[in-house]
Amino acid sequence: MSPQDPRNRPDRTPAPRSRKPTMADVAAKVGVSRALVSLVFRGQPGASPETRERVFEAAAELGYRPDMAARLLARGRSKVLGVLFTARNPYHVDLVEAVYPAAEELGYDLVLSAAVPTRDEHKAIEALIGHRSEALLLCGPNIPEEDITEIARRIPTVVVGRHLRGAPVDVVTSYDRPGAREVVDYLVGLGHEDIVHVDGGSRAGAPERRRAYRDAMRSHGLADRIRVVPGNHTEEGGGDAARAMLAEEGPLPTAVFASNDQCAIGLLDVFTRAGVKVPEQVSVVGYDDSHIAGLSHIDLTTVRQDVPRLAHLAVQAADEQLRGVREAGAVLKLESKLLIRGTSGPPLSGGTRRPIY
Amino acid sequence: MSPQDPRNRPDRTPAPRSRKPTMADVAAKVGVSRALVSLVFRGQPGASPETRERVFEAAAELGYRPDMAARLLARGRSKVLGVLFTARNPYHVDLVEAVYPAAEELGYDLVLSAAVPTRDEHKAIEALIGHRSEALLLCGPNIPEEDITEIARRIPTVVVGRHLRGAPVDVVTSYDRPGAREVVDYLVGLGHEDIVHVDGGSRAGAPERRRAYRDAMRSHGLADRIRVVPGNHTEEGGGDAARAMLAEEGPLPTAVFASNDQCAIGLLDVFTRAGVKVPEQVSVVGYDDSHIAGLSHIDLTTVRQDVPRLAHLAVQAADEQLRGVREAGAVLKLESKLLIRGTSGPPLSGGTRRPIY
DNA sequence: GCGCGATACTAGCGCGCTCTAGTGCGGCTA
DNA sequence: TAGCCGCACTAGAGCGCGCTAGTATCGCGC
Repeated sequence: MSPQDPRNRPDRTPAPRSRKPTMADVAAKVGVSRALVSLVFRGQPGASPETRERVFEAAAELGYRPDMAARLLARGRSKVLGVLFTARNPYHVDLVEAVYPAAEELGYDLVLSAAVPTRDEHKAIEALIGHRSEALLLCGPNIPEEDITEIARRIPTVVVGRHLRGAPVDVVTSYDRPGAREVVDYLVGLGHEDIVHVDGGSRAGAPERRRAYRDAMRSHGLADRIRVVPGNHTEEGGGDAARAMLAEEGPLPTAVFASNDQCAIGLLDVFTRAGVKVPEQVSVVGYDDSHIAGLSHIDLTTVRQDVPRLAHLAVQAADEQLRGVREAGAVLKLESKLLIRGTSGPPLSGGTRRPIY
Repeated sequence: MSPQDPRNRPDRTPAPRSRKPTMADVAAKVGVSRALVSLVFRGQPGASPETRERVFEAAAELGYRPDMAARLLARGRSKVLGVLFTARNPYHVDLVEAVYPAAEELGYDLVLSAAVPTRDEHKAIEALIGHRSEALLLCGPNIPEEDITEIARRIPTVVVGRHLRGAPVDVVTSYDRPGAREVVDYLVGLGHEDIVHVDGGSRAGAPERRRAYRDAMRSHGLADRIRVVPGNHTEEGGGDAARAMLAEEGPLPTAVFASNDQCAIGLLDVFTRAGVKVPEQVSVVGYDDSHIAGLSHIDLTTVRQDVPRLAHLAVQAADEQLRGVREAGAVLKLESKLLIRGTSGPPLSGGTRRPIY
């Protein structure tokens, strides 16, 4: 936090509003010690059933809630996991949804911090650490690997959906190779040969998907058709890539495999606005199966990742690091599978020509 | 928090990982008192420039970060706003994005808590309070008004996007009447008369939109055409409503005005899957202009709310309550406006018949 | 020489909670 | 009666920090 942070203005004393009740208030009301109230609220043995009852009653009457900040401070463990995600990314939102139950199961509380355009990942991560997260779950972080290494040296870290070799973190992700392979197999099986990959630059998971696409193309004897158009993991990135393809000489590819769903949706957007028929003229395939991909107006063929299991493994990995049962560095990979929907189909026989528009 | 909460398991001592450095460590390293380090980190006067420099240096070397929990505890004010949102609702996500910069401007930190299917709003709110939020920003909360009243008596609360008369909260929302009115005016202007409203039940904002729809229809002399189909603010709700309409005897309405975008998207989904052409056979209009509404594959006609201003006003309202400059109870309303996109158009002359499918 | 006000710093309490190391007491056995 | 055990409960330290009320040192004017 910088010194000129407005949070540091020494303005104190908000509206009185009858100070929040504390454990001491409850204890006084019941006529016992604070420690006993603490016991009761933690569900630990050592209090008689009657006392327990009276404590809960008094607490309810006063509207008492345990104060997390104090609890975190006092307790060695905070049992809080910090989750970084990108608000705009629907796949991240799916992940967050799935992390809640997984965390609850292992007794962790969650603090969320969103990376948004006006607030980069570094800031978001600092906020998480500041709020006493014991461990970090980073959903597809885009900051450089060195930075992640730096962070992971301070706090146990689990990265979801991005491959990292060097950093001392656990990695939970899907196998990109079989996923991308399946996409290419499927498209080739439909008769496509001009299969372009719109990549995600250096975004989380993008390099692996790009590599997997290349490998798959090669293994189909389509090495000379390999073509990667730069993009990124946003609608804009996909849109730009689509515009770039439309602006080129020569026919459009018959199929485009995007690095994630948002990118694919950007492609769809620009293609359909330009009058290109999907899937008749161009098949579009995404990656992630975020919840909007399944909406019929989008109806995107994509690669589904097992989000609930991903979330579960991530929380578990964090727990294991925290319990010290092993060093960081585990790499957990899950199967993913192609989900065929409406944006893909066989190529037009006779090849496609870019429409005049 | 319930006593059997697994968080209460008394497992302590996570992996050692060289205890997080504290202010005392920094102070020791520099050879000054803790208090001085505190001063420096809060950017307060009272330390010489050289000392300041040395403190920051030592802190950087040690990887020291101020501990929020302790800071919150020690400081009278936490300057933390708790934000409740529904992870699945893209409009809420837009709001959260917009709240970050607004909060930062006034020096507030944000703690997010998502309501997800496995974790209801009560739980999410308790978590926010537990994490020492000074005030709550509730995005379209669905819990009963009494519960909100109860909460608002404990902690300053601002409700975004839902009208509440009785609760001691500030309300920030858009005028629903002119928005809905504009929708109906527009549809009537295109020649529609059979305009159905798929409502959001008792969801945030839904009753007002329903009422506004009714009023607008009446003022167009279409009182006898008023028809409200029950729905809710999810894709499923919209889908169910669409299925219900398709299953009925008689022609489909020529236009459907949904209570929010997600509901509208559910409608689109089911209609298009059933072969109903949008907008040729049915025009569909949503509400919110969440970011996915603008995607060309959805391209939904909808009512845009001024999200950045909404967010700004909400944070400001919370700040005012906290500073005690006024009692809770303010109602702030913003203009909203119709955004015409591709899912709406004139009705087919000669009326529509439901397709056989 | 003295008081005086800055400036640069420190001591130490308290925030609300958890947890260790107790105390007191009733009932049991020997 | 003494000795012991276990249950119900308490005292008090300490988590990392903010903040009030200081102290020490300097330069300055008179």
